[in-house]
Amino acid sequence: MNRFYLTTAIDYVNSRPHLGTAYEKVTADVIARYRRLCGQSTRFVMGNDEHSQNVFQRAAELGIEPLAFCDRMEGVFREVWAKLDVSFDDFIRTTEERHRVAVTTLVERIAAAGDLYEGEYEGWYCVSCEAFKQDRDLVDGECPVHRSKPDWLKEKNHFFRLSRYRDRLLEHYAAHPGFVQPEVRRNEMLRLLERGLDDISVSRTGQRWGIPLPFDPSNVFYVWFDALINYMTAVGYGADEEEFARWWPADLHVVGKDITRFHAVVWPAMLMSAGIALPRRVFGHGWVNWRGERMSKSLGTVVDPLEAADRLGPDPLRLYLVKEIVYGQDGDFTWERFDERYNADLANNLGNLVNRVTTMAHKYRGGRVAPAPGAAPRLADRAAGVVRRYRAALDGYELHAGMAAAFDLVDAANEFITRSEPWALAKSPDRGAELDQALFEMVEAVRIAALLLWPAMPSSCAEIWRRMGETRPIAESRLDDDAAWSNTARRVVKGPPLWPRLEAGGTVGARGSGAAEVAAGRGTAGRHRRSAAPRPGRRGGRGRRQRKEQGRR
RNA sequence: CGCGGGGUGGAGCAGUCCGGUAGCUCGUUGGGCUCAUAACCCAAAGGUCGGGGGUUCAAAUCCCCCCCCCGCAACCA
Repeated sequence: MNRFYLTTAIDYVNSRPHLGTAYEKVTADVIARYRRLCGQSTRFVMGNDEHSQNVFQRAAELGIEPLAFCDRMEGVFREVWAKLDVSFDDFIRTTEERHRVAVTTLVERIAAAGDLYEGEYEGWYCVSCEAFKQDRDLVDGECPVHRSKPDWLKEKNHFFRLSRYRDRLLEHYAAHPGFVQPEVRRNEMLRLLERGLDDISVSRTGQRWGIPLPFDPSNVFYVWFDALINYMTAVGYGADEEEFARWWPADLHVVGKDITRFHAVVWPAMLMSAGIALPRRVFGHGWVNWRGERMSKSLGTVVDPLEAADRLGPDPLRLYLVKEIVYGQDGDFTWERFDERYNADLANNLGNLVNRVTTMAHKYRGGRVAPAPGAAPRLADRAAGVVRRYRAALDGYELHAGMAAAFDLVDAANEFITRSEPWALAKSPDRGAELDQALFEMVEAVRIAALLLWPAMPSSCAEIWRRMGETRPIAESRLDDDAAWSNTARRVVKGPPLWPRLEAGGTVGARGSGAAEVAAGRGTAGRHRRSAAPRPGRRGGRGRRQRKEQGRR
């Protein structure tokens, strides 16, 4: 089965994407790009979830049609994903006709299986959660999530017999240990299943913003029920059976840890009911925190991914998200740490390495590098070991470990240069062959490292690839062939430093104030907060130190 | 007993599932090198792996108890 279909969660459009949203897309993009490097025909789908009451209300506040609002937000999301180089193949919107077709088709099968029934539902309904609340869930009569009084609703609802699938789900979990990853999420789901499942309401009465039930057009589908189906819509369900057969089941759903249950319990039950194959894996990633705490709009600690990308470039941001956060666990983001990683990994290590290698190749050999006849490469084994560890890590969704492995090759190349001392070889006319071999090996190591890091840093690695004398597009490479040690002579290309080092005190080019500061600048919540980041135009070394001190407490 | 995550050299983190020399980055100290973005390389100092008990030839890792921090829990992936 040489194809790979992966998705991310589709996003509510009532607010702009923040760093956490971007995290999910970037990590999924790394997986997608890796799969392509492995030679798998890959389909990577993401999109927007538009049938939310919040969206409807937001549009009403702005005095525009909901669809017009969604159109606008599509542009906002697409701009961010383009900036971050997220290479999705399809972008789905749940208001599209193709989605209505898919939802309708699937629901008819679920109904035919006898898993939908009509019932009265009466209870507290929180509009913001889009969910009914049990009494035990309320705190002082309020929704604990939104601190607002839910409405008492009594409505005719259509229910899905989720309870019927508990045992089959448990069997599926037992038979497919890797169905939910990481382990901690799987355990949560198992506990949930062991407690037992209630049937769930899948429709809403008296709303017009949504997909109407085919057999009861006065109702629309509950936004969650409709949203999950997008994964099938995107590969032609209900419209193009050939396409659907080609891509379904999905190999991977990348979702946030909070919505794992929808994907690992509700969604597979829906598919079981309809007699459709289940996705092979659900990965519930963690949160990107700000200084150890959850990003919060009112505290002004929501980081704007565009601002983060503008600061040092999209690739450094992508690398940070993938390498510094253990995939599956929560991680942390701060500007200080972002800068630190930039200097350590990119300016000092990889960037400097590219620079010294290309400079030496030109200084000593006019840019042409070729292995010495009969020489045994000293870095080849190390490179092969790195590639092996890299692949094992990425195959197991240990993205952070894969990137760390790639950087081991960068380290190896830097060590190799010190040991082989090309500058000394260049002074001895009789050691030309040794110099040839040393230069070639460092170029080759950098070339392979660039390939391995390409999923995380696509545009930078394409440039390194080019500088190492490759003329083929890096995106068309295959790990099997191109990550292997080669003995091909090349012409190395010089260029300006890829990542200029940040000097202490934090005055890099376009360094702006943090998103946090911008957001906190207005409103009462900003009163006792920061002023932490250096203001644009303010000089020198105070900024970072200041931030550091005020940041704690 | 609401559920869950975490406590590892000065700082930030891996490692814990599948026990066996505690690894990485930053910082500090000393040395080397000069191809390079004052970068790079080598070495050193610094750890009772939150505390206590248990299992074991052997525990950061497995079992039990306790302490502390955080999230779920306005908004927020």
